Amino acid sequence: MTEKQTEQKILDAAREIFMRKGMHGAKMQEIADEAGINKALLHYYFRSKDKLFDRIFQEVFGQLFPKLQILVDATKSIEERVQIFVKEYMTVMQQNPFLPLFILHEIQRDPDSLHERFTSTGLQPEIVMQGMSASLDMTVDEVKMFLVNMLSLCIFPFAAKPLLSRILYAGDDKAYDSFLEERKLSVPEFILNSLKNQ
Amino acid sequence: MTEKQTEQKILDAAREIFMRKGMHGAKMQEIADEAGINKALLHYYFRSKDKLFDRIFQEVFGQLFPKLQILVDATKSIEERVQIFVKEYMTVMQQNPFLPLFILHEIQRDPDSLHERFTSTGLQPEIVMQGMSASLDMTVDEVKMFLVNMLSLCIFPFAAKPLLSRILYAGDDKAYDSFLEERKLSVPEFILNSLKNQ
DNA sequence: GTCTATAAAAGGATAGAC
DNA sequence: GTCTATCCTTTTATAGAC
Repeated sequence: MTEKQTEQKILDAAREIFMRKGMHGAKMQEIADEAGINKALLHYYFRSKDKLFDRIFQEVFGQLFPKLQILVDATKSIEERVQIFVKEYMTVMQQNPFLPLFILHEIQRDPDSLHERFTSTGLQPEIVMQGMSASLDMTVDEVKMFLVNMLSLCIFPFAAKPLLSRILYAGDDKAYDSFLEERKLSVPEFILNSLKNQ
Repeated sequence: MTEKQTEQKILDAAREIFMRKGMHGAKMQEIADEAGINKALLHYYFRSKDKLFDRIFQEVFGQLFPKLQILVDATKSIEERVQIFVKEYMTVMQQNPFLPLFILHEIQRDPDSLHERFTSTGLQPEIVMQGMSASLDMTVDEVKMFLVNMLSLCIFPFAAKPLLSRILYAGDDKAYDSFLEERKLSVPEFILNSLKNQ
């Protein structure tokens, strides 16, 4: 009867370990330990490491990609949309420090799996791009440059945290966290400013 | 007498495989195959996977970090320095598509090893930061924001290539490569523009 | 220096008892 | 549903012949 409990414990543990170490770096034993159970039970619930990993990746990816919809919401001004998007995106990553690198690394490891991921979110990249073009009043090329700039500025500082906190703050993670918090405001300014002056 | 030849073949193969798959994803067998030798010889030259990996990582990291020096070169204008830095940085990554994610992932896997990496390049992060502050005529805080913005805009589009080429160009890698080429010019504009209008 | 063969260890997966 | 014990494969590492 503790079915849901155990399944949830496994999923929590797997998310933690997979995100930290990636598919290959993570070991079933470690996930079992983290969940407070043994390896056999992992297989009982999820048959194989591959299947367990798939489940986690899908969950994690689905949490981030759909946020692009914020940028299509025509009821808000462009300024507002950018501010909200940046803030929400960065907040998710503050709460899941390993998320960005996990996604990037695993997509590189197995790019072919991406297609199913997209369809499982119910969002088509092409449609989202067109929606942004129309609602931001930009050409499609401008949208692409704009989008990549914004994602770069939001995501990279988290992906590179272990490196940058060392370079910029001599390894003081707390100081680097403040720096990131500050960026929630400065990044939208930076982006919107560049839209005006081009 | 083929000593140097073989060692070099191993290093080339190891760089290739490690960069593509990371420490855990790479297998000694695969590296041996790529080098056209057998596993035993790998161990003869480098004793263990760990030691071989260390050697590669040090090499690769040492190739990128010192480029920050470009930004300290006071004989050039700020505009020039940014243009040169962005172009050189992005060119290195065009030639080594797996480089950015490799470095970010492995630093996260073992952040403690970073200290030796820095010292082995002979560059101290603190000194570089101060040099930039003086020669760019910014406060240290401004330098940090500026530097992270620039690195984000240069590196992330490469790290996320498999994802972004799918979102932006329906998986057409050639089209995405053109997009990246275009950014060698647009990124410096973007950055310099924001410095003026703040 | 380079190879074949093999040891030794780790890790994923299953059988079977409870 | 959960555990212990065990199997099987993969992978790292070494021994020893050439």
